Formats: sequence, structure tokens, C-alpha cells
Amino acid sequence: MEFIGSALDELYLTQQRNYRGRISRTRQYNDDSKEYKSKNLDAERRRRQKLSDRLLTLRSLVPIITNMNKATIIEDAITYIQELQSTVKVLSDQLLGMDVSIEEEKNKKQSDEEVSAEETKQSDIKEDVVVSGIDGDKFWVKIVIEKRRGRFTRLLEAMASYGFNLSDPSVTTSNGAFLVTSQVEGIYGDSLPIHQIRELLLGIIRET
Amino acid sequence: MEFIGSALDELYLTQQRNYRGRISRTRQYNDDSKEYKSKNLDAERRRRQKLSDRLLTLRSLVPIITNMNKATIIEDAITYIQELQSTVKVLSDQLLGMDVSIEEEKNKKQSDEEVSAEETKQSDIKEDVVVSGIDGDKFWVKIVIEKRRGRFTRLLEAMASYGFNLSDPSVTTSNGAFLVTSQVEGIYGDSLPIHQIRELLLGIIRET
DNA sequence: CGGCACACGTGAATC
DNA sequence: TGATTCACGTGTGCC
Repeated sequence: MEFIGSALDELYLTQQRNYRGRISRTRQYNDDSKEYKSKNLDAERRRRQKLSDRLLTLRSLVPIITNMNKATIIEDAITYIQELQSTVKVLSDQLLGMDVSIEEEKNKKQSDEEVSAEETKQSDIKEDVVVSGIDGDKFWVKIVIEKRRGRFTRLLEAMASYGFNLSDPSVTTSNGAFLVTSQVEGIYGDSLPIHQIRELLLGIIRET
Repeated sequence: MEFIGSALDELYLTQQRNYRGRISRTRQYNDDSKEYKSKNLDAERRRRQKLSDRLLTLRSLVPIITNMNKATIIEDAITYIQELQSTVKVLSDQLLGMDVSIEEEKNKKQSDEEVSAEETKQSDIKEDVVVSGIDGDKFWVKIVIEKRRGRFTRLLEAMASYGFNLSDPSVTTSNGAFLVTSQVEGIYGDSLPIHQIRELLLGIIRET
């Protein structure tokens, strides 16, 4: 609330920041007057900038970004890590499960669930469609839908008919749900707003 | 510009009040009262705690922790995400049957018990079809084919028309190849020999 | 104008 | 002790 000694160096506090930008400089020592110096001012500055840089690089690693917010960056990173972990689990299960089911009796009940569960699952799936722009006409989509027979094929057909061009898609099914994650580019050769794309996808899903 | 100390505020606050600095903008007056000021104090507090919570949950996801530091938490998360991404890539490559130079220092157990694998060359996409029985009329298929536009859809259609009933399929694309892994059951209501199923699948692939 | 998000400088705490 | 990390309240833009 108050600046003690600093008195808000009106003169030498040439503070210029754009939004989310950095400050230029603040001078402390000088003049005849007393010094309002803090010991760890520079150290604290470096610490802040370092943390900010780490956050930036973290954001660059996460493909799905909902907001530039400091908190949401971490939130997205959390969900992305969880997705990656589950992907690793599915992949290694499939890699190890190519032989007979000898091992997975105890450490993994996954085989039993997959075989027995099948189509008798109750539909507790919460559908979800997330669209986030990457750059230009590239997008990242994540679709969670209830697994129904032939639905994935129809979904792909519908998306193709609407001009969606999927690159490197990944599809997994788990607990009676489809999870489709993919990069998409070139919708009608031009970029639509994110929310319109999402609405379009929702419509497609609704029809399939 | 501020010293605080929670409870100490009220003591020191008043005596610092008299120190008057000119600020261009709004001044939080009511100095006469003993009440301190700041409007978004609570909001800022919630924001800080929220971010701290997110950071904590992020740290809980990362298995390796070098330090409890705020910056190192993010740093560890960054390296962990990179590890996960490369792990996913290695696993899908192994599922695709592509021999990559294993330079990994991964602590993960890598079972190289890749099945029969009658692949021929490695310069291009190695088409591969592996069928292994599970029990009864259930079996496990792994299909690696060259990625062409719309081919996966046609493949699924053809398989469906032949009575293949896929359960929990997983599809990934990498390096211009499709990898389809799935459990299949109930071909024509009765079990065919494994090699005949494989021949049937090869024929389907050849036509798509 | 208010909510929101951020960078800032500072005192305290830890090693 | 000094170096380093943290929480805090505030000023200040941006919707």
C-alpha cells in the first residue's frame, strides 16, 4: 500500500510494460537521497523470470491449450500428462498382450474387462469435444463419445465429407467410450472460428 | 513497495500511512479509519492459492522430483512430458514393427518378443498381418498397412462386411503407416483357422 | 467501473 | 552469515 522509502521513484522508474510484457528497468541507487535498496531485488527478478520461462516452455510442450493463463497452463499440462500416461499404458498393454494372456491375471485385470465388458456397459460416458487452434488452419481436436457399433467409421466418414483432414490420429477405446485425438488441418481451405468447428463436430457426432 | 506480515500490518500500517507518495491514479484514502485498503486482495489471494494448488497436483503426477522448488517442479514436469512423448513414440514404433535404434536408457522393461514378423524390407512400409487366437472365436489382430487416404475407413467397412466384429480397436498412424490393433470375435459365428483368417484379412487389405 | 491477471518490491524463512 | 525461495499486498493494464 505504501512505498516506504522508495517513494515510487517517479523519475527513474521508467516502467514500461506492454500486456504480459516485461518491465524495462528500475533504478534504485542514486542521487543524494537515501537508498531504498533491497538486497535480493535482482535475485528475485531473476527468479521470477526463470519461473516464467519455465512456464512458457511447459506451455510449448502441451498441444491442447485452453488459455494463456498461468494457472490454466499448469492445468492443461496436468490433463496432458494424464492423457500421455494412459496412452503409454494402453500401448504397453497391447505390446505385451500380443501373446497369450498369461501374465495379466493379477497386475492387470485389463484383459478380463476388455473381453467381458464389451457392449454391456452402461452409458455413463460423458461426451466431450475440445477444439484448440494450433496455428493457421491447423487444429487440435479431442473427441470423447460413447462407443457404438460402427460409429467410429461413420464419424470418420462424416468428418471427411465435411472436409476435415486428419493427420496422425490416435483412437482408443476404453470402458465403452471412444477417445479420438488428432490434429486437423485445412477445413474448407480456410480457417473457421474455433467454436464453430466445435459446433460442427458436435453436429456430426449427434448424427452418427 | 510493501512490507507485510499479516498481523503486523495493523500496527505498522498506521504509521506508514502518513508517508505520502504521489500516485497518479486512484488513491485508496479513508486514512482516517484504521481500515487498510486494497480491493482485490482476496481475489489475489485466491488466485495465488489456486496456482499453488495446481502446482502441487502437477508435482504429484511427476514421478521424479529433484526439488520441491516452484521452478524445478515445472522443470521436472517438462522433462517428464518429454520422456512420456518419446516413450509413446518408441512404443508405437515397436508396435509398428519398425526397428529403431534402441538407445534408450529407459527403465521400462522392453520385451522384444515381437511375434513371428514375416516382414521383408525396411526401406518402405512393411505390411504386416498378425493373427493370434485368444480363446474360442476370439482372437487378436495386428495390421500394419501403408497409410492412404480413406483407406482405414474402407478397411473397417470391408472387415465389417466380412463379419469381423472389432472390440476396443486402437488405431495409430506413424511414419506413413497405419497400425490397427484390435480384438476380433465371431466371424461367421464360428471359428475359422487362424491362417485362414489371416489370408482373409490379407485379401481384404489387398482390395482396399 | 469492476473483475481479473500479472509483475513488482519487500520481509521472513530456510539452508 | 549470505544466498535463495516464498507469500504477501499493491499498482496497473485489459476485458
